[in-house]
Amino acid sequence: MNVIDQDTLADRQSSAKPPAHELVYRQLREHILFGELAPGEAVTIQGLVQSLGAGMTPVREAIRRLISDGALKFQGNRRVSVPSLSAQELEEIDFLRKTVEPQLASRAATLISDAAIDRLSKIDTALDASIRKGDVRGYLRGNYQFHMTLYAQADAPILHGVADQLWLRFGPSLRVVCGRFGTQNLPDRHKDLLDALKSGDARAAAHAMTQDVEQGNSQMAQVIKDNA
Amino acid sequence: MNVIDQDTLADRQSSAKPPAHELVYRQLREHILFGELAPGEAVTIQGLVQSLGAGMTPVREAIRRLISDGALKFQGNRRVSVPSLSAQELEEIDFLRKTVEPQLASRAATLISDAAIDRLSKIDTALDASIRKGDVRGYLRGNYQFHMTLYAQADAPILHGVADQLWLRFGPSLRVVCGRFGTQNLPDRHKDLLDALKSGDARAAAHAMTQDVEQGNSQMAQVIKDNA
DNA sequence: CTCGATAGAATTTGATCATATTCTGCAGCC
DNA sequence: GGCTGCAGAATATGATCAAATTCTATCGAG
Repeated sequence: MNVIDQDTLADRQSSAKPPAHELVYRQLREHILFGELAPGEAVTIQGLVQSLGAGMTPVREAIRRLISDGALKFQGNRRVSVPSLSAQELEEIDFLRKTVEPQLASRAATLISDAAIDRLSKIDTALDASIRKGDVRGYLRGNYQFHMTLYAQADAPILHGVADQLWLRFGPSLRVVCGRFGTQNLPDRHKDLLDALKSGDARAAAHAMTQDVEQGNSQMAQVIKDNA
Repeated sequence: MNVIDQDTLADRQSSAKPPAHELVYRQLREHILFGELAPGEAVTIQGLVQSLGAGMTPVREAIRRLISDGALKFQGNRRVSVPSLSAQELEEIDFLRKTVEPQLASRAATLISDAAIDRLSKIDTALDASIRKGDVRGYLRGNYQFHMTLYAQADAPILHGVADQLWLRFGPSLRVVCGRFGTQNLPDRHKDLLDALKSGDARAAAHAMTQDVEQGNSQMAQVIKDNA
C-alpha cells in the first residue's frame, strides 16, 4: 500500500533521488487520482514506457503495485485497465470509509498541532478558490490533500494506508462526478471539521467526517445509477 | 490487492498456466502467512531468485505487490524485510479486524449455501486435528483457509481483500504466538460460528467472529509486550 | 603492545535496460 | 464459419550499472 511517504524533512541538499519505479508509481497514481485516466480506460505497459519516458521494468513494477492497491484492475488476459466502480463496490467502500475516516479524524483531533491546523486551513482556502473557479483538477488535488494531511496527524499509519487505498479506488469515479456536476454543489464539511479540530473535539470531528463521506458517496452513487 | 483468485473451476484441461510472477507471489505469500519467514527477517531479491529458481523480474514484481499489501516492508535504503508488529500497529489492526471480519461473517451468514457450510465444517475438522497433533503449520493454514473460505461467501470482494491484507500483516507475528504457546490453548470460536451460519443468524455470526478476533489479537498483544 | 576507529577496497544487492520468447487478438483465407 | 498466420504486446532472462554494506588494513591513542 505504498504509503504517503512524508518526506518533509528528508532529502537534505536535494541529494536524495528516488528510484525510477517510485517516480513512475507516483505519476501513475496522480493520473488515476486526479483524472487523466478515465474508468474503463486501458493501461498498457508500452504506452506508459513511451508517455513517461521510462524503462519497461519500472513501469511493470508500478503497475503491479497499483493493481495491489486496487487502483488498477488486471483483466485476466494480461490486460490492465482503470476499474469503474459498480454500485456494489461503492457500497463496500462506503462502509469502510465511514468506519475508517471518522476514526482517523477523531484520532487526529486529539493529536493535531496548531501548525498542522494552520496547514489544513490554507489547503482548504485554496480548495475553496478552486471550487469557485470551477477548477476540477485543483479541487480534486486539494480535497485529497486536505484529507490525507489530516489523516497523517492521526498517528495511525495502517488506517491511513487503508483510507489512502480507498481513495485510490474511487478516484476515477469521483472525477466523473465532477465532470457531471461541476464543482459548484460539492460538499464542504471542512469548515465544521476545522472547527472541531481547533477545539479538540474528537466526536465532532468524526461526525463532520461522516457527513463529508456520506455526501461524496451519495453523489457517486447517483452517477453510477445513471450510467447503468 | 491481489486477491484470492478463486480458480476452482478455472484451468480447464490443466492447460492454464499462471505467469511466473504470479507463482512467485503466491509462494512468497504462503511463506509469509505460514511461517518460514520470521518477523524482522530480511528478504533479498537475489536470495529469492536462487531459492525459488525464478528470474529477477518476476521476483521484483512479487515483492512490490507484497509491499503494497503491507506484507513486506521497504526499509528506505532499498532493503526489504518482514515487518514485526508494534503494539500500536496491532491496535490498529485490531480495530480494523473487528470492523471488517464480523461484517463479512454477518454478510456470509445470510448468503452462504449448505455446500459451503459443509466445506467449512470439513476445514474445521481438519483444523482440530492439527491442533491436537500440535501441527502449527497445519493450524495456521487451516485457520486461514477457514476464514477466507467464509469471507468468500460474503459477496464483498473489497472487504474480503482488506481482511486478507490484514491477515498478511499479522501472519508472521501469529506464527510467533504459536511458537510460544503451542497449539493447545488456541481459540476456537469456529463451532459457534458454524452454528450461527447453519441457522442463518447474521448477528450471532458477527458476534462469534468478534470473539475469535478478540482472542487471537489479545494473544498477539501478549507476545508483543513480552518481546518489548 | 593492544584496542578501537576510520578510510578505502571488495562484495553483495538492487535498479535498469536490451533482448529473446510466449501469448493474445485480429485479419484474411479456405 | 472455422482455421491459420501475422502483428503487437506482455512476459521473462541475463547482462550491466550503481549503490550500499561489509570487510580489512592502517593509524593513532591509551
